Amino acid sequence: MRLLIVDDEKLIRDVIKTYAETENYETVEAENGLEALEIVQNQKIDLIILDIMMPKMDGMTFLEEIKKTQNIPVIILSARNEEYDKLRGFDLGTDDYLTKPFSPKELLARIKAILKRSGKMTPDNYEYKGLKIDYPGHAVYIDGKEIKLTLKEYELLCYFVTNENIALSRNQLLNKIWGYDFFGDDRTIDTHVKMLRNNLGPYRNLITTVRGVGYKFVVNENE
Amino acid sequence: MRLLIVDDEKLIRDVIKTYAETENYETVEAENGLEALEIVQNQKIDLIILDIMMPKMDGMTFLEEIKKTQNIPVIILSARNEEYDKLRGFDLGTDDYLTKPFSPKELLARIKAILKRSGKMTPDNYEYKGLKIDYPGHAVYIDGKEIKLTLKEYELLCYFVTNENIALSRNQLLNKIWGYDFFGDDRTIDTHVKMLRNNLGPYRNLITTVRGVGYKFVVNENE
DNA sequence: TTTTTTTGTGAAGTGTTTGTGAAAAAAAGT
DNA sequence: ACTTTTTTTCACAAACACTTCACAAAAAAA
Repeated sequence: MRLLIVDDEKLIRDVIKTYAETENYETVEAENGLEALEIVQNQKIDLIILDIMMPKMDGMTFLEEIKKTQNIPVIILSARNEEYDKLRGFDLGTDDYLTKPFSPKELLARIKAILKRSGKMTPDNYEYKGLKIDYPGHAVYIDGKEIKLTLKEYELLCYFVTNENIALSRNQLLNKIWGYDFFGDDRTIDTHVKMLRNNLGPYRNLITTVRGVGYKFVVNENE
Repeated sequence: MRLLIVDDEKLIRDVIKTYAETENYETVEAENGLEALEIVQNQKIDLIILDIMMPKMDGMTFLEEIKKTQNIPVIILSARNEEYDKLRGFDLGTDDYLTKPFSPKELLARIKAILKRSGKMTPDNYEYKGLKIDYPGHAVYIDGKEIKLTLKEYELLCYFVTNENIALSRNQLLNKIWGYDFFGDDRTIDTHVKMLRNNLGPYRNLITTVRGVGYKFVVNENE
């Protein structure tokens, strides 16, 4: 769960970051709208905490840009005396706002609420037939018995599971799991898929290969 | 274990009651805040499941009343579109909330989690097999014999046992035990884990390493 | 069928992470 | 001030994970 914190004051960013980390959210920071825009376009961000008043590109402009292409929930921070006209056209359904000064606890409550509402709250485990993933424990079980996966295998499985029945290209997998700064070979994935399949034993065929594209985690919706 | 269910809709109370009873929780019901208040004052209640929107005395008012004198954990139920302002002042540490409609399974999971969490906040000792922690006494016993731990080792152990079966990253451990203002080396943890393991003797393998992440305190749930 | 492309896989090489003993630094006790 | 204990850092070995490569197998194209 990655939060993007956009505020020109480092102090505020730090406070938010600190509290967010107690809840195990990853955080990314940006000082202004331009910086934020670049981050949003290149990274997977689940929620944005946005100060309206900022230099370079202000929050509202940034917001308009973002909403054109993506649907990331936003929590808007604004000073108490700010013009509320500016808050016009901001989507109360997915977004929320908070006036400064705010209590960190309240912010956390909002974050939780929004993530839950947008269905992005990671449930703490996944289960399909005898395959079970315990996210907090970083553990995977097959028919009740734990199987040892390496980090990459685990991450791969998690990503597959959260994208059931969707064909994932090697590039996509590389970007999401290895990071956009990985410049290695595509085929590395094949090897990891091989290992993962081996470790999945009876469930190895849940991972199907999509020729010319990549792989797909297939589960039978009915029953 | 007694749960108080506060909701004006009998149907919802019944559903919750039914599910709660499958887990062998006793249940008490109240239709509104006033009724609930009386029950709380006269009976031992371990957890309250509270609908925010109710006639007579609404959930928030009731909550404020309760929190003045008692520290019973609360799970708050609220409709999806309710104003989040109302959630102000609700204690993220002990409480939780859920938006309607919710799955009974999820509610049960929350109940379990909260009871476990709050059950751990009060008791003054921890015990698993022959490993015992006496919190007030800052002492740890193995098979009845005290083992001497340094402060950091003790804190580390405490943090591990309050997070059983959860993989803890080095950063998390650093933040929680050393504090956010520690800018030293990650690997310091490794050394402390090493020493803690040594001191735990026969229980040294309760601390497993989660490669690429950190460490995990593993206990067998069953038995 | 033959050729080409793509994927599966074993194995080797490379790099990273962790365990550990010991030294250095810091804190506490005397 | 000196000793003792605790905490942190460091260095190196060992274990493990990751990547690459080469070739086999399979699928698609010609």
